[in-house]
Amino acid sequence: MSQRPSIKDIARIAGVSPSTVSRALADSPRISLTTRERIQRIARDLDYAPSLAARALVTGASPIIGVVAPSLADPYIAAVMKGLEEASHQHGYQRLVASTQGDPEQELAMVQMLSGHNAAGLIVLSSRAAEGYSSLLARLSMPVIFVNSLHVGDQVYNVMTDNEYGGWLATRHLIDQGHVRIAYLGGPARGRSHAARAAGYRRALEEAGLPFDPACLMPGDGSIDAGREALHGWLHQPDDKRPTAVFCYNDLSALGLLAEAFQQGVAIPDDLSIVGFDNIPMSAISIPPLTTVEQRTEELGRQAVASLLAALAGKPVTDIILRGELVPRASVKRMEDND
Amino acid sequence: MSQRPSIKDIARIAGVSPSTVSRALADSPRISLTTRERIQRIARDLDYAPSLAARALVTGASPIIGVVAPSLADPYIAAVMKGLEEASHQHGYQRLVASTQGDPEQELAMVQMLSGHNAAGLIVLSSRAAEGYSSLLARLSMPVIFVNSLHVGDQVYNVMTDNEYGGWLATRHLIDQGHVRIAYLGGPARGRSHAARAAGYRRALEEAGLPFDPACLMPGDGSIDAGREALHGWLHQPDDKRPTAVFCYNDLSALGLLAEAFQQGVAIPDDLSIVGFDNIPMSAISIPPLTTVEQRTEELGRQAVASLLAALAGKPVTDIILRGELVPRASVKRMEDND
DNA sequence: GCTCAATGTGCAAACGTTTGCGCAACTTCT
DNA sequence: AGAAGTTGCGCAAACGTTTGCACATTGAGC
Repeated sequence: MSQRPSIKDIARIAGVSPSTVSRALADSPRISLTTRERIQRIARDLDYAPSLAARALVTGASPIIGVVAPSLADPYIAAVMKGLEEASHQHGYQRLVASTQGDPEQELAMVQMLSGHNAAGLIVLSSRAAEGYSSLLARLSMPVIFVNSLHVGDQVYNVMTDNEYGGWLATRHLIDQGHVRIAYLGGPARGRSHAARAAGYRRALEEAGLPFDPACLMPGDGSIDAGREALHGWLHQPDDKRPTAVFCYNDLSALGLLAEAFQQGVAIPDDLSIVGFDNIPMSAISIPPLTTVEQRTEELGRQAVASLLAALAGKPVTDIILRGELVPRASVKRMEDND
Repeated sequence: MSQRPSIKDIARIAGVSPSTVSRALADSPRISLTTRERIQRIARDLDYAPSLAARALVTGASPIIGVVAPSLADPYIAAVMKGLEEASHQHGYQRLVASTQGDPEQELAMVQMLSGHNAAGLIVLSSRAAEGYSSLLARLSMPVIFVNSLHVGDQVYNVMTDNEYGGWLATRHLIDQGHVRIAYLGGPARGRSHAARAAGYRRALEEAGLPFDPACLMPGDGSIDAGREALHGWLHQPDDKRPTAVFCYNDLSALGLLAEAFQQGVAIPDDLSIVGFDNIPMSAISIPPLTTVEQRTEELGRQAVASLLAALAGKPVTDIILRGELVPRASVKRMEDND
């Protein structure tokens, strides 16, 4: 009994053919109730678990959603995963999760391998690989949902946060509070989200008739450390040029900036106002609590699954763009001395 | 061309038999170099990706490590995942990750389904299901590694943090700093880690000849909110009974406690000293930075893979217990007024 | 020229399922 | 009693691989 029991073992014990067992376990009405129950009973007794590999082979599909993410250690990804998890589990799908360490080549390889598992469909988070994708995707005979990237093609759909709007919202909020010199602390250089948030930032400035100064663009990568370094960059600017507020690519770097400010004796928000992006749990309990733009991350995950399921069912699927709200907290100061 | 190319398609094009193709792609020396290269070229041109389902079926095993975790949204799990990811990828294994929402029944179901995929082995994080497991495990013909749980059986191994030691370390540190009335803010009620940390806490008290007062045991579940609530519990205690320090089950709840303390005007560490557990990235940037017991989470993940691989290779495997160090930061005050 | 070994390739079985079709046995109707 | 339908089940093929074995070709050694 070291081997896992197969459908044949059950058949032998029950004195029927393997096909009957298969049908009985699938609750086919073509098998009499008595035989069905007898077979199911035996299966339970044997702790029978079907070979999903064999099933996938013959049916040509398996109830697996392939998920490709740059990393699993990122709280933002984790939140999306949570939504993915719930929604997919609810519909009887499992997830095969592969992480790519942000390497575009690995991303392609993982997509290949997931297709080798006869996955029903793919969900790709924050794709980094743009080149060579479309030709690969075209050959994939399964729907692919990109979350917070933007790809086009047959059977390719997108679910994303409206990052441009979010960037606009954050900046607009700072402007409303009377700030005129506003910096943007950036994210991963090649990331689309970063570019979009920066674009929203610039649009808000423009609409308010505020000048855009490249010196107000601080480099970053979305990490805590990037936030810490950004503070030093800020400190090194001449007093009269120093922004009174900074919009950060994400909460993580905003929190880093916050922490370093405290250590360096910079008062938040009195000396510097901060707005983050994502609304991760931690941002609610920082000191002071962080004003941020909510990103409906779990919803992103749920929607990705919904879109995938719709595509699988042959229903029309449209790209989905989610907008988050501004979450005002205490890291932004109202400037009274404004004209 | 809508169908994925199979080994037969390649065979037809190359004018050889499927078996030759199979061997050629596996770089078998039994196929001449010229044919081998020709076939591999065709395979590349066709974007051929082998059916892993078929391969799994015939070889009876697939390069998949099944991973079962209560959730993917938890930073602690995320960190373990990171170690898992690195190590498994390095050895050519993929991961099939299933999350159970902490539900023991789902945990059993997921283990069943992973075994249905012919996974090479299983890694189970923070198992919640104890009952009925052993009989299931016994039938599983694959090694299982439990991370931070404790199970025994054939082909069953453990990798864990020395939680008892960690709890002792944290409490001992507080005692060394002159605290005599020390509380413990607990974790998930049925969790083994919680029990072990609590045990370490009591041992440290005992060794120091300090009395143990059940009133110093605060209920919790490891969440941020549990930390917030704990502060109110602390505030409601009579002045002379109020602990001067609290050791928290994890950083998350410690940070919640910290945040609430700030809001309620309780000075940390002057009014209350705090020690956490885990050393998550955030604890380095809280205000004040959190003293905590490091948990070598990534190492936990790496070791789990290492143990699994060893078991698969038939090498002897012993349980692994990892000890973390105390990370002293600013959330603990030295009591000068001690006797 | 014959045997023998080495080299390169193909045949066919097997893995555990699912499923279209066929075939008995029994029931019901005429 | 025969035809027709219904019910319950088995046969066998198929899915895409891997792999033990056999086979054909070639070259070398005697």
